[in-house]
Amino acid sequence: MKLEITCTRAEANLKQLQNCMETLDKMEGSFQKITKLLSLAGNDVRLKILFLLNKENELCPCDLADILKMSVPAVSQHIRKMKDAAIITARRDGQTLYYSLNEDETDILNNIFKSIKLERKIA
Amino acid sequence: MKLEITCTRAEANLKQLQNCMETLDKMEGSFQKITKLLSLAGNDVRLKILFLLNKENELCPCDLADILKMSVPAVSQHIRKMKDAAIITARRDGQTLYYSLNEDETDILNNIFKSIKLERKIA
DNA sequence: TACGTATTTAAGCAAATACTTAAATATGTT
DNA sequence: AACATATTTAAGTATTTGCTTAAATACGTA
Repeated sequence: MKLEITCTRAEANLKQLQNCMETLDKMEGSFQKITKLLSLAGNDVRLKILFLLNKENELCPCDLADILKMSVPAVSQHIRKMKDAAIITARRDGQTLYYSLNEDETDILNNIFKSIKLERKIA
Repeated sequence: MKLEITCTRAEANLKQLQNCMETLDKMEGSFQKITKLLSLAGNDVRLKILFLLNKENELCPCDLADILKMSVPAVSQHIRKMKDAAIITARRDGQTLYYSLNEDETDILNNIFKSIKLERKIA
């Protein structure tokens, strides 16, 4: 790995920079995965959907549209992104699709939910 | 709070929907704050910057540009967003600005960093 | 089969994002 | 003061995002 240094100040620590680059390089995969999750959760509508699914266990797009006061297609398109990222999964009952959180993905999310509730208490 | 129901299926639980709406309403402030944090962290470059600041304690824009192989203005603009959101703060030493994580904001972030490292171990 | 409901998908568009390059600030050195 | 370095800011642009409306699927029922 070749360092292209633009920082010429005396204190610049090349070893440190090199070490950081190597660390990031090794962790590239983890960053991609976590960035994806956070970028999905980092949207007001989607964070609320995730929070609601955690709270109610499962909900259909129609319910979510009512609760969030949004159009069904708008909700559906948010759902699609999270389904594509395997954060949520669907169960069909007749015409209705019930969505719920994918258990594999709830570690970070649970911490986020905790923080939301904690924030509420503080505020 | 008036319910506008689009969901007409028999199983729809009005009490449940109403309850969800009220909960979201009460927590609006918390959602805004957490969404802001997550939307900032939900970007590959910014998540890496946050991770590096956590790892190295403080770094200057120039170092970050070298490590991330990006232009200095590009890094600076990411920094600005996080500074505006009070996630990071600056300390000046001569011409150099050293940025570090704002301690008030590290709860969720620390969990995220933990998850990144955990992900690395699993992968 | 025809119709109604639940949901998704597609097309179009306005707003937000993230970069680039160039110019402006701030600080330090000669 | 003149110049160099570190950083920010501004302007321009291509891409992405998140909605809207309309059309397509999927399932259930008369």
